[in-house]
Amino acid sequence: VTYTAGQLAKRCGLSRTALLYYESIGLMKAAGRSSNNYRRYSEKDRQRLEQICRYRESGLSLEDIKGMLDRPSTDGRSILERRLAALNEEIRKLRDHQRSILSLLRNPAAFRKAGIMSKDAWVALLRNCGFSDADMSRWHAEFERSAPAEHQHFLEYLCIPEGEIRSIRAWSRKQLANDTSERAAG
Amino acid sequence: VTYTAGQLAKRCGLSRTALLYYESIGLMKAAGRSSNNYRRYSEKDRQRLEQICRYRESGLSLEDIKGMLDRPSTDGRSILERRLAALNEEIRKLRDHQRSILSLLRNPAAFRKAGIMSKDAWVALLRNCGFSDADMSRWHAEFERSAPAEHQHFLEYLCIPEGEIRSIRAWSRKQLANDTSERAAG
DNA sequence: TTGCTCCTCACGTCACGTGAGGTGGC
DNA sequence: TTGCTCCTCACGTCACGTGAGGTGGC
Repeated sequence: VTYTAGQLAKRCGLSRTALLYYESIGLMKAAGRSSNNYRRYSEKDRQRLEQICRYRESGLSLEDIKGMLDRPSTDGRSILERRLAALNEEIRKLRDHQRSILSLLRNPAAFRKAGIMSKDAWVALLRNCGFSDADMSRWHAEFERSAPAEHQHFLEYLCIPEGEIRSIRAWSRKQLANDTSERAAG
Repeated sequence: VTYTAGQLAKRCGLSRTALLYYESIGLMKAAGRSSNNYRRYSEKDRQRLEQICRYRESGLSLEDIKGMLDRPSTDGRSILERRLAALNEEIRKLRDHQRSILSLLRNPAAFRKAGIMSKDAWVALLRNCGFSDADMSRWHAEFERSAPAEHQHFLEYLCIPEGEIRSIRAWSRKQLANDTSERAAG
């Protein structure tokens, strides 16, 4: 079985122009041409394109994908991990943008509209479930102890400003120390 | 007081080329030129540029910013709210990319490296704090009742697949119904 | 003279989308 | 003939960054 450019693109869920663009940068190449100069893609070409699409779903650059497919020596794992870290950074920036917009709007109704969890809403939620202040402080301390980076991440998720995050985390670490010394004393 | 292009750019924390680019698209205009053809920016120009920078921190397009500054009739609030919604969509896409990478890596160690909170890590954290299964289910039910959109958001934050999120939320709603009828019966 | 800033084009970026202008098979 | 796909350029996108080539004041 062979495919024309349009057929293959459709099967893999991308546009014909995207496929031609991949050819222009040397990422895809049709197995051959038919007599009327139409590109003819083979089954092997289709498999390569599907692999490309899988990588694209991770938001990898076409340059990186080219490297992973054409040079078996490249360390795919480290490329993926770098991309993962970059994604975290991008998400952090977008959250900063959200925070900035919210401060421009200064409108509590905007929170609901955006589907963003605010600190106050979060605390109210826990309180409604019957969690006491002591429960919450224990929870912060445990979070900080077992997964400090994720604790930071979570506080950012709640759109809490940098300075307040720092003081919350410092306070959490102190709680933990108190807890430990009390246990030792008791 | 007046500024040259370089001086004004530095004061506002952007590059000279960025400032010149703003001029090329009609967003900024120097108050005048000095005898040697250098741009001369006034205090008013500086205020406008600072306003531009404030909007830029929200990730608004220069086109939108131009509209907000030059046409007082434009509804700034709705532009900001649209941007807020778009940011949520972008973040969702980036999270999809992360999920895709994680499935490629299939490596639990990658979670820690990336600073991502996984479902399992989250549950373990709560359990370490002494929260029981009953506490957690009550919490899900309450979350779903009081803020369904934010509940969805939070589950996405934990990088849980779409299908599982749906079933968790459906289950949460059922819990709530049971709770209510039990109270009515008791 | 060396270093600094300033000026004006013009081209590159990334992953395509969108014509323009033309061909080929049903 | 109408509609469809295919072909090959070439230009546009967004917010700049990076030279190239030249000027002006200390």
